[in-house]
Amino acid sequence: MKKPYISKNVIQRMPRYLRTLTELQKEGTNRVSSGELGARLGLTPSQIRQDFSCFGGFGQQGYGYNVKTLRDEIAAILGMDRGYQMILVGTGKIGQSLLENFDFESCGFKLRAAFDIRHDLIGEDICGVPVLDCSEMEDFIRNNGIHVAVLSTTRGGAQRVADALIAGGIRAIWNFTECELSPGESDVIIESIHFSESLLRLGYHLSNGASA
Amino acid sequence: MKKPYISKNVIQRMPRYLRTLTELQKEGTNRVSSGELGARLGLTPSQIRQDFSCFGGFGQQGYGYNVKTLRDEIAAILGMDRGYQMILVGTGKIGQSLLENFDFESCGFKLRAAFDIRHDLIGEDICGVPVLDCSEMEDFIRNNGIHVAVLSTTRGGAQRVADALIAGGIRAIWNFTECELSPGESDVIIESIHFSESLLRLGYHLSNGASA
DNA sequence: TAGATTGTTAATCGATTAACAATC
DNA sequence: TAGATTGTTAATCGATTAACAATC
Repeated sequence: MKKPYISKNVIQRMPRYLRTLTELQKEGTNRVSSGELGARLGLTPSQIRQDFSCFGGFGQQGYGYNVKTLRDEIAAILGMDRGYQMILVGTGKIGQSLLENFDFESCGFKLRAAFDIRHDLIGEDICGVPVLDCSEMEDFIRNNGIHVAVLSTTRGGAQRVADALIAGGIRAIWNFTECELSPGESDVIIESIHFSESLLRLGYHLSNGASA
Repeated sequence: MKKPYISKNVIQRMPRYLRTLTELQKEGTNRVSSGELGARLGLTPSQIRQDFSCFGGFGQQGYGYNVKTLRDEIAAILGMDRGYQMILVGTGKIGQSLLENFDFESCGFKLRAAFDIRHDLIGEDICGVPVLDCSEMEDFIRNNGIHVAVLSTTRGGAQRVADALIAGGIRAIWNFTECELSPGESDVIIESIHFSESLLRLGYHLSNGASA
């Protein structure tokens, strides 16, 4: 009911606001102004007020923003309070790294199971997450109301796995493969982390920077 | 000599152009128009021509673009032909995953060594890359003309390691830690991959999407 | 109350799209 | 030549910044 279209740039900034507010909260700060927040993030106070007003505005004139309230509002906008259920597909190095190091909980996601085709891993637990056989994947999604799949398989069958996830009724894919996944006819949400694009941008800045 | 300021959005799109052109090349296509390229990438032909004209324009009227020529030009813009030298710091799961799966070569980077503090790994080779002791890091950067460091340590000492890298004279850091690194007084280039920001964006789309 | 700071409207700036002459 | 498609200029659109009345 609150969507008069939010621009990509605003959405891009929301997680950064969240991070900063979480920091402020840890530091014990109760109150923050758009000016202070802007200084921390390298943004103008105007932009910050504009961004927040997209969602209705969370501040108080003459005072600023209550750190906790603002953080909670942004967390809600990002869906962190919805308890989204996740699975992870592909327990290679990158998958294991996520299982061991990434704090899904603090993003509000619940990782329920991992899937692989390698029989030596199936049946094991990695950091409390059971590794199951890929053949059970579609049923697991359906039976457990899974919303999101982390796709961390090797390049090879990425689209094929994605198709199976979509067939199982997944609503979003967090894609760590270098493949450009296609949603096909579905309206699945695909959020990709493309390592090579990031590295090539770095290369651009290195080649064309101030001292280049 | 070719920098009348290129916008962030254009730089963001360059690696995607490269990827598509590489695909076209593999498919054996010699020629492509801005219209065809646009259709593949979901961009308007106008935008593509504008983007390329930032760098001088690489096409030919009535014909379009030669796939190989265009790809090579973009590769050069992204610095892929410069043979940038790299090290990787932190050979945990994410570091190992990069060593084993990421194709540094195809991005034009040369990975020379990895560093860790864990003595059981030091002296080993991972995929042909020697693992050295962190204490040798600064000297190694200086003695081998290293341009870029992949930072894949655990959260804890990330900024401290970054400071050491900067002290050693590194020119760019590819940051995989969740930390917001500070360049301090240096003009080091920092390109970060923040997993949680990506996942939270996914959460936003899931909570506010069409069917939400 | 006086001071501070919001939310919002208006102004500016930049990026995308459209149009078209140039030309292969 | 006629058709196609570029590079570029102009028009539009959207995002950021500035300004300010509202108000805590």
